[in-house]
Amino acid sequence: MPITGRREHIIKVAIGLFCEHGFHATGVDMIMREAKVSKKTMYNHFRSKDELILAALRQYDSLFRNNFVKQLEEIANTPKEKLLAIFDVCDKWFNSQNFFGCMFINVVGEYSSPDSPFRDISKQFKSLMKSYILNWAEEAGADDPQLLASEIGILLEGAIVTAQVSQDPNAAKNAKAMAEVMIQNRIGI
Amino acid sequence: MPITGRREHIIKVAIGLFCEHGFHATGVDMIMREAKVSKKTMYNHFRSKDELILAALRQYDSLFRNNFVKQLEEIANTPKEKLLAIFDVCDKWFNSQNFFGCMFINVVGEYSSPDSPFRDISKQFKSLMKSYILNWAEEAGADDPQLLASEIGILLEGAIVTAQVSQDPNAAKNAKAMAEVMIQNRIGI
DNA sequence: TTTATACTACACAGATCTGTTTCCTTTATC
DNA sequence: GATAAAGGAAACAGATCTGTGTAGTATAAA
Repeated sequence: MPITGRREHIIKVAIGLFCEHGFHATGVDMIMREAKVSKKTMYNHFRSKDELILAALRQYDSLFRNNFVKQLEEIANTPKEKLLAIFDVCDKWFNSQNFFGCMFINVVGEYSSPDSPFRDISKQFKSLMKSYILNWAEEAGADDPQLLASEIGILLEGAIVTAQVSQDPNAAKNAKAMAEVMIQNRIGI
Repeated sequence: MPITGRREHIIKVAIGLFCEHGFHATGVDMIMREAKVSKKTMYNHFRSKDELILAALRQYDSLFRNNFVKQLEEIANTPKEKLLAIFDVCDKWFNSQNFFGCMFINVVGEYSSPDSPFRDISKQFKSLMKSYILNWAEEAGADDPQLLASEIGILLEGAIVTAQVSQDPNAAKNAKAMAEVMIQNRIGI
């Protein structure tokens, strides 16, 4: 194994395990075993498990957003199309082999303390996702872009959780149908 | 302390702690200390922590649903009003002191294994909530009650998570506004 | 080839977790 | 009041958790 990129590798493995098993249930030994690195290396790169969680959340934050927007740009051209394509990208995500819901929703369920940095990162992630939506809502000519963005944000969260908990295969499709109605209703009345 | 009702008391305390700190982070000692019972009593009533989690989920399941429907019936009369009042009840819930999101969403984040009983209970809870919504959608004369029920279910999940993670005080209000549009759109076109 | 750095493997400390057991006390019922 | 069941306090076992330390090995650059 090459000596460079070990840090990234550990983070990548940690993300997978945190998503699948949660944060408390995923022990350092488990990450270390799965990443095939020694404990010494782990603690050489990360001062503590909490710091690794932080790094994993930060990495996943930018990774997910970049990938999400990239996929979206590939299938949608106009702002209105992009708002709807959100749910097509979601559909693919929900049906992927390793779908365990949204890491940021899950982490808040385990760390609800108002001064937890994990909570802050999650809130910030959601805020960034909403800022993308807001831009498209503005470009699409929504009467109240903030409102439409908030609404589509709610639909997005709702679809994720419905797919995760109820395992409803129509979650993304149904959310998209609602988004269509809302866009129709919120633009140029 | 009276000797009867101890089991219920332990469950009640456990629910609060599981909601606030999650399931793995809430130790048996913590529950025992908070409930002011000895470990002996705890393990006399529950064979294991997992069994206590099960009991807590089951108790919360019926408790939450009954309370939710009761509050809803108090402020709404017609089926259509009930569908909308869901989000008024949510608004109160989100602004209550001890709001840590939905226990069933949170537990799935920690136990994602497909054969986990916690997962089953959560799925079942969501299914029961949706069946209430379905009834009201039918009574309200929706063209496709199943579809409308699924949609309102998504709005409900979305509002919960948005209130929990983004801490958006308008989550319930925005979801309600969407529900109004959808009901208008799905009934008697 | 030497040298510094990062790695592996593994033992270990100390805390915490679930669950058991012991001894004694309280409570409910007859 | 006697008796049986249930509870309290606390020690304990055994597993697991985070994090450290040691000794030896591979890697990269001089």
